[in-house]
Amino acid sequence: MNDDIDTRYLETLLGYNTRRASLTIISRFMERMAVFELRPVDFSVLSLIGHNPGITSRQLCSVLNILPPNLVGFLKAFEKRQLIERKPHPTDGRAVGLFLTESGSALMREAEATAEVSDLSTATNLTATERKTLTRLLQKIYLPN
Amino acid sequence: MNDDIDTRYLETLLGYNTRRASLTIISRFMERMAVFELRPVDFSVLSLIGHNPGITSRQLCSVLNILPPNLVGFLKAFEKRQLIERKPHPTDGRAVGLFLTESGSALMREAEATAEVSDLSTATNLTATERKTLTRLLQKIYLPN
DNA sequence: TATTGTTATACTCTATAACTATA
DNA sequence: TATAGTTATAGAGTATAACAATA
Repeated sequence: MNDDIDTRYLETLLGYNTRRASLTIISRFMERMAVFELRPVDFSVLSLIGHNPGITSRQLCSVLNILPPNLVGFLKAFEKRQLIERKPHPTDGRAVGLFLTESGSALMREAEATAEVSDLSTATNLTATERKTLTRLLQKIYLPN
Repeated sequence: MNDDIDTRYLETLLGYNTRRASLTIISRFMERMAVFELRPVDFSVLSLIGHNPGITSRQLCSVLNILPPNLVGFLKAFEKRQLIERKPHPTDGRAVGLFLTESGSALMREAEATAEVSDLSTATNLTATERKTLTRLLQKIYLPN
C-alpha cells in the first residue's frame, strides 16, 4: 500500500534512523516487561536503585533526565508495590536513600534477565560483534568524551 | 555530583543506548530547526511530501506511525503557513493529494541542508565510515528484511 | 542563600470513538 | 462493507511555579 512511497532521504538521517530503531526496540521491550508491570522508565529507575543502593531521587533524576515532580509518583507506586523502601540519608537530612526490598530485588533479577533476552531477540539480524559495534557508536554520540 | 552513580548495567542494553542517543540527536536537531519553526515531526512530514508529491494523509500516517487524527492539525498548520497545498486525488474521490508550495519547497531545501549539518555536528566523534555503519546497523533493527 | 523532595497545575503528545463522504 | 479524512475527547508524558524542611 505504501510500497511506492520514497523514504530514502529520511533514511539517510541519523535522527530518523535512531528514533525508528528506538521505537522498535522499546515496543518489543514493553511487550516483554508487561508481565512484570514495568514500563521502560520503571525498569531504568529500579535497575539504578538496585545497582546503587541508597541513591537519592535527585541523583536518579539527574542520571535519567527525569524532572523531580515526575519521579514522585513513580516512587510512590513502587513503595505501594513494596518494591522499594526509603531510609534517611546518613549525612543529609533533606535527602532520602532508596533501596530495593527483597521482593524488589527478586523482581529485578527476573526483569534484567528478560531485558537481555529482549535485546537478543530484537537484534536477531545482528551478530554479537555488530551489537557491540552498535553500542559503541551510540555511546560515542551521547556520552561525553 | 553523580559521578559515583553506576550506570554500567543500563549501558549494556540496546534500548537504553538507542534512546539516549536518540534524545541527544533530536535535541540538537530541534535547536537547529527552531529558526524554521519545524519540530522533528514537521520536518519528516514536509520532507516526505516534498519527495512524494501527491502523497495522501493516510500514506503519511502509515509511513511515519502517526495516527490520522493527530496529523490533521499539522496539515492545517502547514496550509495556514502556505507551506503545502491540497489537490483532489486523480482517481480516489475520498483522498486528497498533498504538495509543497513554492515557499514550502524553498523552506525544505534550507531545512534539509540544515539537517545534514546537524547530523555531522552531532556525530563529530564518528568517522564517515562509522556513520555509515551505524546507519546500516540501525536499519537492520527497524527495517523488515 | 541554595538544595531536596513535594504539591498543584499546565502543556504537549498520543490514543480512542464516532461521524461524513466516497469506494 | 470498507476506507480517507475529520471532530471531539481522553489519557499519558513532560514541564513550570511555588512551598516546607534542611543545608
